[in-house]
Amino acid sequence: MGRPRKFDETRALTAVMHTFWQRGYEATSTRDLAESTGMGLSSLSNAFGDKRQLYLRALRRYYETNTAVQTELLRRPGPVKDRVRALMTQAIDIDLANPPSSGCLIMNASMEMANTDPEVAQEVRRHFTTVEEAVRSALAEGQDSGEITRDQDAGTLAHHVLSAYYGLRVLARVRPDRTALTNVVETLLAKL
Amino acid sequence: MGRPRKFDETRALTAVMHTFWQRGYEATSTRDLAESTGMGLSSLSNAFGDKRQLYLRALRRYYETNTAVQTELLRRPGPVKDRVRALMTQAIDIDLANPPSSGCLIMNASMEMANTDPEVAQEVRRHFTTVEEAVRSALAEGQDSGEITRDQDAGTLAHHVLSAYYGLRVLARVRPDRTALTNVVETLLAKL
DNA sequence: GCCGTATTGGATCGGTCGCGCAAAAACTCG
DNA sequence: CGAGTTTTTGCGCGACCGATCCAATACGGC
Repeated sequence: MGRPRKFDETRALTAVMHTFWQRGYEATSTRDLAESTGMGLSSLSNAFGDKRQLYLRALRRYYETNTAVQTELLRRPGPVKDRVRALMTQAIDIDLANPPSSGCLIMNASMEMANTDPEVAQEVRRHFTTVEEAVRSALAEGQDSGEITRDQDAGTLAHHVLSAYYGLRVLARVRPDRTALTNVVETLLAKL
Repeated sequence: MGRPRKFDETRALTAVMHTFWQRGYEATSTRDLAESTGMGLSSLSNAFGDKRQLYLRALRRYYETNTAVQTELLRRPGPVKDRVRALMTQAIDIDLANPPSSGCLIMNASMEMANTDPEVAQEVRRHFTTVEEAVRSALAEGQDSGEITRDQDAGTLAHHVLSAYYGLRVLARVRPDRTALTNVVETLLAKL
């Protein structure tokens, strides 16, 4: 009962996500969010709470979409190195898209908010942990099949791959040179 | 001539740098800057210009201090791997300091501002280019002396090291686990 | 000792911020 | 059709934002 909602909750949260993604938390006003969703200010706060709650919901929406894609790439069948390469290449494609994207929302959140907002920090950690576990699992599988070196255990190797992965995305923001970024990926894979 | 300044320009800019470093650009108000420098709002804008100019000055101050330390570590005498390790270890020490620091100001700037402010983007690129060249130069020296593999040329290898370096600093923000971070460093060095 | 000059502290400007209130609107159920 | 419930709409509140203005101040040069 009650007046029916005019908006789709998932679509609204997706719009909110993209706005926060593009501008960051502080630079986004509640009026920006109202405009990008097509909703009124009161409808937004009535449905989702205040600005900070909206941000947390946007992070969770990102988790359900983009983070899920990353882990899915790592679980596909086929050679493990191809999966890691797919993860890296997909990130390069996103970071070098036209018009230029704003990188990884979670990385942005970790820089802007994670050291001042414990709930954001926890949400950020959740993403990183999920990706880390997917990488570790894939590498362990590769070690079993002999594709991946056993010089280090899968956990250590996963940290190594993750640092290259996130470093790659930092570099992509600063110097969008696809050739150089691809070289980084191949250099990493050659040493696994 | 005129009334003498009560503040030291370098000290003021250092205070401004630390405030922006800790809170980011958008979350820092001009009144925050006035408080952290001990100056009045008028004195700040009279001496340095508006908030954005202050931010750019803070980035340049960071370049003269922190970035300079990084390149200096890479130019020291001794084994090249020890220099790279020193660079990485110093970053870990900073990122895991108590009270927890806010990582690398330039990385923060690249996430928050570099895609909307061309001047900030240029300043950010300047830092990255400087560090990259210092790493490349050190690795080339190591290749000459036989310390470093010649599987790839020094430029490609430098990108590889840089991605691990910045990825390390991303991970340090999210999971301040010194053992894991140190393992990443050693895993990288072992493959050079 | 007075004048020109640069800096200082304090007040204040118009604008925007996040958030909330009150009334109209649109549905379900009795 | 009317009562109850939820969302929408429009407006406005107090606070804070970045930036500027202005008078008071403190120096060097004459």
